[in-house]
Amino acid sequence: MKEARLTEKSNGTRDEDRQPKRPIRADAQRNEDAVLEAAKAVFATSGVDAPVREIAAKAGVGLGTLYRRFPNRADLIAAVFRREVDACTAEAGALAAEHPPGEALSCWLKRYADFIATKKGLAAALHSGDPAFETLPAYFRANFEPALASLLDAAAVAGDVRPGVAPYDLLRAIGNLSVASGDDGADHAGRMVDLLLDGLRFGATASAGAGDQLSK
Amino acid sequence: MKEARLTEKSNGTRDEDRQPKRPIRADAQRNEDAVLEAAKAVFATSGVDAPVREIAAKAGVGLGTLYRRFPNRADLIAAVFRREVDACTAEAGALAAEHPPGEALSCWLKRYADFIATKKGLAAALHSGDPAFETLPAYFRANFEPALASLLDAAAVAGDVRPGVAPYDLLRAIGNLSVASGDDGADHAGRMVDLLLDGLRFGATASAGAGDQLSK
DNA sequence: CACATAAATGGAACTTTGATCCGTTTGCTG
DNA sequence: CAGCAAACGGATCAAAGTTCCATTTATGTG
Repeated sequence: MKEARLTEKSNGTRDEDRQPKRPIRADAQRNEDAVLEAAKAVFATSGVDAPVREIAAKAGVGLGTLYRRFPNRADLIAAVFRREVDACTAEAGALAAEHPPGEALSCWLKRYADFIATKKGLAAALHSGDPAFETLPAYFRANFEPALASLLDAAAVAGDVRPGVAPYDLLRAIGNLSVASGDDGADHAGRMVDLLLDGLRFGATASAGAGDQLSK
Repeated sequence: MKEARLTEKSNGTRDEDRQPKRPIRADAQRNEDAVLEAAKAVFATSGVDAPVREIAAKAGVGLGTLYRRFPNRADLIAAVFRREVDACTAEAGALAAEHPPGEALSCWLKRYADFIATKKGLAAALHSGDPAFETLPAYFRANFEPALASLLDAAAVAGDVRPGVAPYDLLRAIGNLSVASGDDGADHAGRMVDLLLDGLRFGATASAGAGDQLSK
């Protein structure tokens, strides 16, 4: 009995893509969604150290249900993180479809800055060495880099921003800006990101190159 | 009875400078030292989340004794931090007395980099909003800046390093270098700090100025 | 030196919270 | 509809933070 749970645990929290025998029960899926939703809300309110009981209660499920799917807190945090990454990258496509390239880019970068800003407590957990977090940086990059690349290319082609900016540099730069100096962080980060966006627009019609100063 | 403890608690952890009636008992001082020493060791081994019981046991005191002086974990962490800041700054004077200025400076900067490197877990706690940590940044700067300034001035006067380098800029630069990229951090940080030191030596006999590039 | 007293002590006990276990319920399939 | 494995929930255990207080002890005094 124990072995069954252990082997099942080894796949992290990506249960959506395997139906070898039973295709995953509907109520189980429903509860998993409820838990993730509740966890997101509770983490935002009380931080990632909030009691698991609180999350289970808010989701309307029992403790056992929660622990069945997320054997420990780190798994739950990681799952919420992935879900938020997904939500944020999904918006890139939506924005691209509804706005002109330059506007879509700047909207999404602000959305991304917000995403980072809510990850204060999580950033600490990320470096805790917990194995559940090991794959998160790769997941982060694998999702955000293409999303931004597509927006960036479109905006560059449209002449809204300079070409030659490496998506990952921009992601890191905004990430650092949005995290640094936790005191007046909110305003400060906002101003710095605006500045960065203006910088992107600056060389739009003029010469290319010099985009690597963002990586410093 | 309760009130007495509460009012006493309000002064944080600076008990050394008040003897209104009884001058602080010797055994109490001894125990406080033992606790701080044990806490430093345990924090280094098991991180700042190590059980309080473990620290009390290592210090050879009861839980009550520990909690009497440090009402919660944050107070204890802050006290250990201050003590380590004191130890590090104290070494600046010692090094200055025993080595030529340039050597004293580079030795101490490496010592400082080590200090920072052991503060990985603490850095996260620093931004937790706990009131016990509020005064730490000021304490940090108030102690390190003069210590470094004195070493830096002496080295500049001796012609070992360029003049015009702001102590705080250097502290921040090394701090950032020693914290960034938690993967291969140890080696990477070491190399970067060496680089920075070479940079300091570069303009020693040549022209001054340009020292502000460190603040970027 | 013996005494009085307030400070200091230690650890039992209480609380909170993470994690496990298992009897019961429920959705799925044939 | 019947059988079964999956899913459920919450009682329960365990670990860790925090409080409390009866007892001990250092310190100043007569």
